Amino acid sequence: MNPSKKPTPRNRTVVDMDAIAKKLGVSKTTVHYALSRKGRVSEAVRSQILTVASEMGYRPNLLARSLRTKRTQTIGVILSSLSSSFHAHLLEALDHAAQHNGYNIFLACSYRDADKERELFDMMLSKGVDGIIAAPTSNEQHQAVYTQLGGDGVPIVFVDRDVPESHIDCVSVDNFVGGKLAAEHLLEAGRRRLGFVTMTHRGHQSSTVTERLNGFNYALQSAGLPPATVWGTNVLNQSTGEAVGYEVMSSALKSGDVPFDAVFATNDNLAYGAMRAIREAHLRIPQDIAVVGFDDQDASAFVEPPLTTIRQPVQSVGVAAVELLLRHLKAEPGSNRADPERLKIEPTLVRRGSS
Amino acid sequence: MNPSKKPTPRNRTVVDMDAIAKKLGVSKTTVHYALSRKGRVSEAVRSQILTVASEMGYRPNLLARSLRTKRTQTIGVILSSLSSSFHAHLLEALDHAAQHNGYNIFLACSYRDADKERELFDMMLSKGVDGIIAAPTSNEQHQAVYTQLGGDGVPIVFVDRDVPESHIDCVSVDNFVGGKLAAEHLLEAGRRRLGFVTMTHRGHQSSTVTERLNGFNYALQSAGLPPATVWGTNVLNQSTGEAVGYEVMSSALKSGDVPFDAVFATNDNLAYGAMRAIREAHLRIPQDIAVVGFDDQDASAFVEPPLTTIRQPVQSVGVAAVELLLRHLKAEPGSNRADPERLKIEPTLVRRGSS
DNA sequence: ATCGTCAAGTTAACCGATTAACCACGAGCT
DNA sequence: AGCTCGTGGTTAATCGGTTAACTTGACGAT
Repeated sequence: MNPSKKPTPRNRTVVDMDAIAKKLGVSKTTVHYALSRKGRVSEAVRSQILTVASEMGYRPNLLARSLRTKRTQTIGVILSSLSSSFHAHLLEALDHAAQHNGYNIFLACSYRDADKERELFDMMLSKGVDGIIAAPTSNEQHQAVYTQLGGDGVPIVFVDRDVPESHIDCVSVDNFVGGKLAAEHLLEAGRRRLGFVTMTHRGHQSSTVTERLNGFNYALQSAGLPPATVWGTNVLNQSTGEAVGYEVMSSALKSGDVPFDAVFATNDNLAYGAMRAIREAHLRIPQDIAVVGFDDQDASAFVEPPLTTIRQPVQSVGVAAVELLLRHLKAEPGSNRADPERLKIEPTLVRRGSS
Repeated sequence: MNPSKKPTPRNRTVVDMDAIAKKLGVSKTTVHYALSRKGRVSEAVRSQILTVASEMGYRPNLLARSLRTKRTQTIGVILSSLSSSFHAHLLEALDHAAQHNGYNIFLACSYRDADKERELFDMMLSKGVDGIIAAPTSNEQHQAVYTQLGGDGVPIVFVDRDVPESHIDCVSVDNFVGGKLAAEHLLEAGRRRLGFVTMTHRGHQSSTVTERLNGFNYALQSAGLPPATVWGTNVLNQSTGEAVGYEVMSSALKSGDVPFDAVFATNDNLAYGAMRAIREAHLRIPQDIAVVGFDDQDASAFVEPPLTTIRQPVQSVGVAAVELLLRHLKAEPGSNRADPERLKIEPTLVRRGSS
C-alpha cells in the first residue's frame, strides 16, 4: 500500500528463541518453557516473553523442533491420481480429518507408476512424516513396502486398494459387494445379458476393478448365468474415463446386433461416456440398455437419465484411514503389532433412472 | 512372508552418517562428501562408503539437512477446496510440475475460511516450505499476506484468484474474457434475454465470479442490452454445485413465464443442475433455453445435450504457477522485486449442443 | 543454626547434516 | 635442503528447538 514504508524493517537476522532471550536477558531455555507453557517460569517473565515474541514476530522453526522431537505432525499421502473425482474427494476427507487432529498433509501423486511410488515412500520417510496413507498402485511392490514398515516404525495405512499379502492396515470399500449389488439390481430388473465396461492402465487392471467384476460375476453365477462379457481397453496416456467409456461402448455396439441389455461400468465417468455412445446408437436408456455406474459422483444424479450407481462412502474411508493411522501414532513404542486391521466399508446401491 | 525371519534386524539405532563413518573408520565429513559427491574423496573410499550406505539402508534425514541448508525442496499449496474438479486438476498439475522440478508438495485446504487460510500460511512458513502457491480465499487478508512475503523472503504465487492490491505474483485465467466470450456466443446465436447462474459461499462472492459477470455484462452492454439477471443463492454447508444449480433454476422457472432464453452458469456443475431443472420444466435445451457453463470438465462433452462451456486451461495455470515460483527460488537473494508479475491465461469457448 | 524442599532459572548436550577452516603428507621445483 | 602446492582427508561450529541435569536463593521445619 504505502511504498515508502517497508512492510517489515529489513530484518535479515532470524527471530529465534535466542533473539527473544537476549532481548530480555534470560536464557533460551526459559523462553522455550514460557512458549511451550511447560517448565517452571514465573507469570511475570512468561508474559513478558509472550509479548516480546509476538512483537518480534517470532515463528517457531518446526524443522528444528522436529529434528529433536522426531515428530512432524505431518502425514504423507500418496495417491495414484489426484484429478479423479474419487481421489479428489478422498483427499479432501483426509486433509479435513488430518487438520482436525492437528496434522498436515504432505502430498505426492504416483501417477500409477509403481517405481515412482516406491521413491515417494522413501522420500516421505526421509522428510520425516509421522505416518503414511497410501493408495497402492500395484501389488508387485508390497514386499518393499512391508519391509519399510518394519524398518523404521513409521505406520502405514493403505486406502482404496488392499494388498492382502502385506501386513499393513487397510481401509477400503468392499468392491466385491459393490459389484454384487450392481448385478443383483440388474437381475432383479429382469436383465439377463450383462456387460461389464472397464479400462486398464498400461496393461494393469487394478485390483478394485477385479473385485468388482468378481462380485458381479458371483451374483450372475448364483442366478445360474454365465460370467459377464468384459468390454474394455487399455490406456497409456491420461485419457478421460468418459472418452474411454464412449469408445468402448461405441465399438461394442458397432457389431450390429446389440449384445447386452445392461452394462455395469466400473466408474461413473465410464458410464457417462457409455451412455452417450448408447444414445448415439439410437438406443434408449434404460429400455434398451440399462446402465449402472460406480462412485456416485456429484453429477450422477443430474445427467440424463440420472445414473443408477454404487455409492462409495469416500468421506468415511478418509476419516477411518486417518483415525486408524492416528491410533498407531499414539500407541507407538514398537507396539505389539497384532494382525493387520482391514476395514471394509460397505458401498450402497443408489437407484436412479438409468436402470 | 516368512514370519520367522524379521524383515530388518531390530535396528533401533538410527543409520546416520556417523554410523557409516564409524563402520569404515572415517569421519562423518568424508561420508558426507562421498554421498553428495562434492568434496575431495578418493575413488576407493567413496565407493566403499556408497556400498556400506546402501547395505545399512541409510536414508538421509532431510529435516536435519533442511535445518542447515534452509531449503526443503518443498512448496506449500493452499487451496480453498480440494474436491471440485477444477481444484483437483489444478492440484495434479501443480504436483506434476513440482515433482518434475525436484520439489514436493505440502498441501492444506482452507475450506474458504480466511482465518484458517492465514493460519495455514503461518504453518507452512514454520514448516519451512521454500515457497507457497495459494488460491486466496478472500481479499480482506491481502495485507497480511503481503507482509508475510516481505517478512521472510519466502516467495508466494497466487493462482486462480488475483489480489490486485497485493504485490504478489499471480497466475490466473482471464475470467473477464471468459464471461465476455460466453455472452458474445449467446448473442451471436440470437439470444437476448440472458440469465447468470451462480452461488455465494457464506455470503461471499468470489472475485472470479464477479469478473465473469463483469465480462458477461460488458458484452451485453456493448450490444446495447441491459445487464443480465443474476440467479443465485448462498450456501453455508458443502452442498454440491449441481444441487445448487438445480434449486436456483427450478425456482427461477417456477414463476410461470420463462424469464430468459439463455443462461450462463459460473461453473459446469451449476450448469448440470440447471439443465436438469430445465428438462424437468419440460423445456428444451437449447431451443427454449441455451446453457453455457464454465470449466469444461471431463463430463461436459458427454452430458445430454453436450455442454457448451468456457474451457479453463487448468494444466497451463498449474505449470505456469510452479515455474513462476521456481524462477523466484532461483533468483533469490533479496532480488530486486520488480512489479509483481500477473499472468492471465486466456480461456476458450467450446461450442457444443447446449447452445 | 541446619537441613530439606521447592520455585525459578541456567548450562550444556543433543537431534543429523552441512561447511568453513585446518592439517598431514608426498610430489615437484629451485 | 627448503618451499610451494595439491590431494585426501579431519575438526569443530552451526542450523534452532528440546530436555536432562544442575544451580541458586528463599522459606519452613526441626
